[in-house]
Amino acid sequence: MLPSKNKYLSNVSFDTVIFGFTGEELKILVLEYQNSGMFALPGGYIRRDKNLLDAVKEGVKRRTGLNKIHLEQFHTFGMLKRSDPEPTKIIARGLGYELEEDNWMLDRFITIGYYSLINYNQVKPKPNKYSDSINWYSINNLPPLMMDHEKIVEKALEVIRTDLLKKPIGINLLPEKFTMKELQKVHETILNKKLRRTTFQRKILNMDILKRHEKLFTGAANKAPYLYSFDKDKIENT
Amino acid sequence: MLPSKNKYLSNVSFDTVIFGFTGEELKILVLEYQNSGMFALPGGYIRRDKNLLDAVKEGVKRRTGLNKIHLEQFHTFGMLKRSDPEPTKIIARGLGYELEEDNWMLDRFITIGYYSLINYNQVKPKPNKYSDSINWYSINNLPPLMMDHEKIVEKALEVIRTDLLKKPIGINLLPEKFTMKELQKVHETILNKKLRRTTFQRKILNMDILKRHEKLFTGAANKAPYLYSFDKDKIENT
DNA sequence: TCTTATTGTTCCAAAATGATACAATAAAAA
DNA sequence: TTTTTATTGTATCATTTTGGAACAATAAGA
Repeated sequence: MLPSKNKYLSNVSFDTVIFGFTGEELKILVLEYQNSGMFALPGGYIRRDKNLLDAVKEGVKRRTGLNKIHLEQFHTFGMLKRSDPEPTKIIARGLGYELEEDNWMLDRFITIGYYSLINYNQVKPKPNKYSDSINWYSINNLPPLMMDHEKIVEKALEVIRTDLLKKPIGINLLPEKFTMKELQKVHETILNKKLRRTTFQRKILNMDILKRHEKLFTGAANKAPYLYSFDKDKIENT
Repeated sequence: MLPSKNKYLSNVSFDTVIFGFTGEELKILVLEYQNSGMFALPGGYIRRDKNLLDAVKEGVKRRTGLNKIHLEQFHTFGMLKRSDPEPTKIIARGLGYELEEDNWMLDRFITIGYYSLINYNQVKPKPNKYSDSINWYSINNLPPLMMDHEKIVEKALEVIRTDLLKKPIGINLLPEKFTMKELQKVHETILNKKLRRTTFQRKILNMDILKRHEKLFTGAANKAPYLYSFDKDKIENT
C-alpha cells in the first residue's frame, strides 16, 4: 500500500544524509527504489501525529532499519524546480502502482534536510518493502541521485565541515574506543586536507572531552597508542 | 478575501524575524492583527508558483512594505504543539470571517524561519489590510507573541550571534557610512556584552572589508572619528 | 592658550598555534 | 640479548593572534 494522504502532511517531506566512516573513506547511505533505477537519500513524508523530529526519526527507521540515531537539521530546500512529478511516478510504477495525475505525492514538496553521523561498522541498514537496496556509497563516487539530492548532500557536507570545528561530532563516526590517529583521519577525511599530528593532538586533548584508556597493541613494531573515548561527564560540566 | 487554498502550499508557512538597530537597542518588527489582540512575527503562506525564498520575500513585502531585503534561512520549526487552530480562528474573526472547522488554514503548519537585518531609519514598515499595526519592539520588551513565535525569535538571536563572528552582518543594521563606535555598539548590543575598543577596532580593520571616508565632525570637543563603509570590492576579491 | 573627551595607533604581555625535535616504546631483525 | 625501525606522546621554541594599557593627535569649549 502506498502512503495515504490523511496520514501525512502535504507539500512537506524530509531527506537525510547519513554519514559513515570506513577508516579510509566518508560514505553516505543511498537507497535504490525497486525496478526504477532511481537512487535517493533516505527520506519520506511527515506523519501528522508526530513532532517533526520524531516523524523524521521514525521515517529513517522504516527506510534504513536504524534506530535511535542522532539527527541534526541543517537546511530546508524549496526551489520550484525540485518539484518534478516524474521521479515519483517512476518509483510508484516500479512498485506496481500507477498514480493518478492529482495524487498528493505528485504535488510540489518542500523538503527539510537532516544529517547524522553514525558508526559504519555497528550498523546493518536494511531495505524496506519499497526499496530494492540500501547501501553505503563513497562521497566521491555517488550514483546519480534523483531530483536535487546531490545538492542536499553538498549542503550537508558544508555544514558538517563547519560543525566539526565547534562540536566533537567526528567522534560519532568511530567505535566507542578509538586512537588519536583514527580521530585525526576522520577530521582529515571530512575536511579533505592533511592536519599536523602534534597540533591536532594538542587541540583535541585541550578540549578536555576525552577519557584515556588502556593502550592498543596492534602487533606493529612501534610504540602502542592509547585508546580514548568520549567523556560525557566532562562535557556536561561545561 | 482570505488566502485561497489553491494558491498556497498546505501545511508549510514562513515566519521572519526582522532586526533593526536604533543606536541603542535591538528591535524587531511585530505586527498586530485587527481586533484580535494577537501579536505575531511577519509571516504567511508559501505561494505554489514561486521558489521558497522568492515566496518569502514577496510575503514579507506584503506584510511590511519592505522591498529587496536580504533574508537568511535559519531554522524550520515543526513541533506538534505549535499547531493550535485557535489563534488563526481569532485572527480571522477579527477580520470578520468565521472559518469552517475543515478550513486549510486551521490545519497543522510547519514553519520555516528567516531573519533579516535592516536599517531601522531608512525604512517605514506599513501595515497591510490584515494587520492593525506593524511596529518595532525592543528585543527585551516584546509583547506576548502568538504560538511559538517567541521561541522563533530566541533561535534567530542565537543564530545571528554566531553569524556575527563570521560574516560582517552587523553592517546591515547601520546606514551606508558609519563610525567604528557605532559598529562596536551594534556588536555589543547583539552579543549583549561590552567589547574592548582597541581589540574590536583592530579585528574589524584586519578583516579588510571596510573603506575609510572623511571624518565626521559632530561638534563634540574631541577628535573626530572617521566614517567607514562596507567595501564590496574587497569582499569579492577573497 | 588651556582643558577635556575621544580617537587612532603603538607597544608589550599573554595566549594560542605552527613547526620541529626528541625521548619512549613495541616488536621484528640481527 | 642487543640493535633496528616505525610510531607515539611531549617538550621546546618560533610565530601569530589576542588582551590590555599607554599615548600622541585632535576638535571644540572654557
